[in-house]
Amino acid sequence: MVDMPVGHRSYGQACPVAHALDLIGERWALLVIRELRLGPRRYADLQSALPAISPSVLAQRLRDLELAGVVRKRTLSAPIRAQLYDLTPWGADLEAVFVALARWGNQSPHTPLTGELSDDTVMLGLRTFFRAGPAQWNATFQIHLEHESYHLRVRRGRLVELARAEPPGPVDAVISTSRAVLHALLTGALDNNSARASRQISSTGDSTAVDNLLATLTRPASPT
Amino acid sequence: MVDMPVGHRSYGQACPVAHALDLIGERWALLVIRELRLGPRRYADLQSALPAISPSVLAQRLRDLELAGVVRKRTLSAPIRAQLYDLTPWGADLEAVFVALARWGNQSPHTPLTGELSDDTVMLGLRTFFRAGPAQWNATFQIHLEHESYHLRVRRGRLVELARAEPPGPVDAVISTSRAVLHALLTGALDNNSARASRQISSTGDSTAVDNLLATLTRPASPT
DNA sequence: CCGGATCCTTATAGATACTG
DNA sequence: CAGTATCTATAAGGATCCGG
Repeated sequence: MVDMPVGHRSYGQACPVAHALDLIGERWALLVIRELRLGPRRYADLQSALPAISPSVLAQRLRDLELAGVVRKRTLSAPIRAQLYDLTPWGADLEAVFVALARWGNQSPHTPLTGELSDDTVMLGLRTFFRAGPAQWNATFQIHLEHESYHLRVRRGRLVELARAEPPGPVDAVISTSRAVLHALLTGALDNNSARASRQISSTGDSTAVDNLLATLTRPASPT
Repeated sequence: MVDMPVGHRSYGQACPVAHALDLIGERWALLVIRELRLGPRRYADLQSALPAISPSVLAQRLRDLELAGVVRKRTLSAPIRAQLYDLTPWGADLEAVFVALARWGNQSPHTPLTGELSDDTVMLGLRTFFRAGPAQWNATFQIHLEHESYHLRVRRGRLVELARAEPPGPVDAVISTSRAVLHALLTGALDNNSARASRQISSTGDSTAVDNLLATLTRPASPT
């Protein structure tokens, strides 16, 4: 096993769970990684997404996660010269852990959840709770929320991409709505027909594709 | 949302992942829960399974997890009068999180893992990496390792129960082996034919059932 | 500005001893 | 056996500062 950075506590067990927690179990670590699930971010982006983390802890976590091989730091070439953090392929494999944690957290008896709710959180809810559709369904979307825009790609009924980005090419439909409305759809507090009827969701492009997408989101239970 | 215990830090985000980490994200919490995955334990059992945890931290975690609704504390009636900790149904739902974490940890570039390796860890590896067999396969087993005995039940090709226990009734086969041998089988360092040939695994009862079980364990990759 | 480093204070974890 | 009490060592939280 590769040595841990000095000064790092390890659980000292030859158990894959303990090992995983040695790498990503410290306070804030998984939330930093979570911020990178929808695409690369800069240091300042992470700070504003996680206002309660202190700069020293954020810097420490990024260093540790980079050393662990979960996060990668890139410096964009001139004239941009910005530093970006993103997930390594192995870091992106934490997706299954996030899905399991989110589904479990959603079953919590301590609901409803309170606190900050960001555009990213709602979109990640969409990713976590997206249900596969018919195998012949292929579509691309752009979704605009208040502060961010996202690109979705559905292939064979499955959500194969969801990232913070302007679409690389033409999309089948562009959807504009608010964080609150999308959140209400995901939690089941609102159904897609009434949302569209009351013009809380607007779209341009292939409206059948939009209907299909909204249909996979409406749920019986109540995620967040 | 139900109030957190006073003095408890919360991430303060309305995100199911952040909420889950508020409840089970503190140091040692998931490892304490892990020790309960194979059945109830007493305080002293937990201490010896996690020798590096201090008594005050263990007591604190048990209190917090009980308050969170993940762990339950029971006092056995007279004349036993022992106190047992076990998982609530919702706590047991963390199974999916453990499986995801264990699979991720196993793909770590920092392997091979070093440190303590307990009977429980190896048996949990069996649970994590058990591959479903034919739907008509039903069987029960008892497995003896060095220090513990376990009860397994396979129904319709799936592992529906694996707990630290003497079997409640007759089993199809009783298997005796060592932690090291079972671990080697799971990691692929040893194959079941040579293990049985060299008598590192012995069994009584239905030997076809034993063959079927060992066949699901032998793997191409290398878990721990 | 952005990307941190530094300093100081507070909260938690770790170690050891001890008690109902 | 099942913890609590006490003390020390680290890590996190918060404010400020600094170099590119």
